[in-house]
Amino acid sequence: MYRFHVADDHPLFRNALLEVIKQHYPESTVGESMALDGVIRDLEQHPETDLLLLDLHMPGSQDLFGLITVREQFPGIPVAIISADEDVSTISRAIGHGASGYIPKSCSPQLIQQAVHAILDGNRWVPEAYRNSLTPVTSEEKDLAAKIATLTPQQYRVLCYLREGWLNKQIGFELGVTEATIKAHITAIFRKLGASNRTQAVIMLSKMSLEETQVS
Amino acid sequence: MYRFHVADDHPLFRNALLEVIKQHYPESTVGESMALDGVIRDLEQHPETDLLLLDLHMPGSQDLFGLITVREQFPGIPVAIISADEDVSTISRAIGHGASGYIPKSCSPQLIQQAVHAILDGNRWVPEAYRNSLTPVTSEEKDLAAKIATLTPQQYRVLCYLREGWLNKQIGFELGVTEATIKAHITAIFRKLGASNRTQAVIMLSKMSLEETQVS
DNA sequence: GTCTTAATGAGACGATCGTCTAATTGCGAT
DNA sequence: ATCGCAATTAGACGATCGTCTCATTAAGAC
Repeated sequence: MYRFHVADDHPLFRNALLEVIKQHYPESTVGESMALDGVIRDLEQHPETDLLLLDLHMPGSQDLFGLITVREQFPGIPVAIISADEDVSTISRAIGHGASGYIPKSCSPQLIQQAVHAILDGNRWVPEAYRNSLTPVTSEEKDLAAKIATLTPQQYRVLCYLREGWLNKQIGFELGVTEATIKAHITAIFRKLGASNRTQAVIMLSKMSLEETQVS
Repeated sequence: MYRFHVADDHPLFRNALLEVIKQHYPESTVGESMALDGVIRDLEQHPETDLLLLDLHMPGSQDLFGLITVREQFPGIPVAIISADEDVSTISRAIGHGASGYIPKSCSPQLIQQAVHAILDGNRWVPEAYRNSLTPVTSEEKDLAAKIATLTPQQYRVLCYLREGWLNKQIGFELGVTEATIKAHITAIFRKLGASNRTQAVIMLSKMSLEETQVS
């Protein structure tokens, strides 16, 4: 009756998640993927998906970037973040960026099932221990997230390589297009983000990473 | 009888620290500064300094970079980190990079005095609550710290602006030298860090920031 | 006094960057 | 069918980058 999508680049854990789902929702259908591109493609073909279980760290989706783009393109599909990270700040920010739940990988199958059930019911779910300690995300961060959300899929892909310090020529080769195309995307990205060169873009984005928010 | 140096760009807090010291060590002498350059200059003139109280965040010394350079240039002088940050990871890493103590700004004057006394006695001091939960710093981080430690003072200064996304021309203007000189420094910095361009250097250094260490 | 190193700077060189103009293709929406 | 938009590419242009060679100055070490 339900449709799920499980996105995790760790096969072992992905299968474990599938087990939990199949056991409690035997008639459900489940899409799988191990990179963000696959998630997007599957959700486009199945907009009726009831829940996306998304790993925080997978190809094309470091930190909160994957969550942000998915939420932008499919605002109607609930997203439960799956991650080994368990600190308050990461959980708070995932929720702050629109996740319907946050399930640490350390959770028992029973607990995972409870979480999935709660989210399918339209509730939000985070581990008991964090329920009263979530903090709101900063306005600069929301701002940056909004800018990232305006990027087109291909621009987002280029941005990922940019963040890794790749040259335009290398990115073009990797994506199978010419350097001229990458340049065009890069110019568009800088305009949207408000950066004047790649170094500043990288610096902006590094503040979006899952680091402790600094207090002077 | 003792000599201290207090480095904090917040005048109010710097004075409060001075008060504590003057009260408990009336005959001591104390140097002050509000930027890393001042610290270096003062310590060069007073190598007999018994304790440096160093704020984590001040001009020319974001994150752990100031601690690293001071420890490299003056390995004999104990350093107590003063900071508003209170998470385990930051404290662990400060200690891991050679700090003799970590004093949160939330500490009472009494506690600060205790910490100072303990460190002057040759002990290490961190708040009670963290005493059993410190974690070692990663080897990559030690590696990077070692590379940063080989930078000359001027190269380090250039690196600070590099990290902010400045152009060579701008850095030269700021430091009062020509762009050619900055280029020379930049080339030397890249060689020492093992980076092939400024973007990669920034990426390397952003991993040195005080963020949560990611677990996949 | 010699040697080393940090710091400075010029000039030249090729690579890379970022912008601009202009054009083509294809897809989805009105 | 037309409009807008994403994606693609080329060509040209000036700015910036990073390296290299060469040279000078000043400070510290032995």
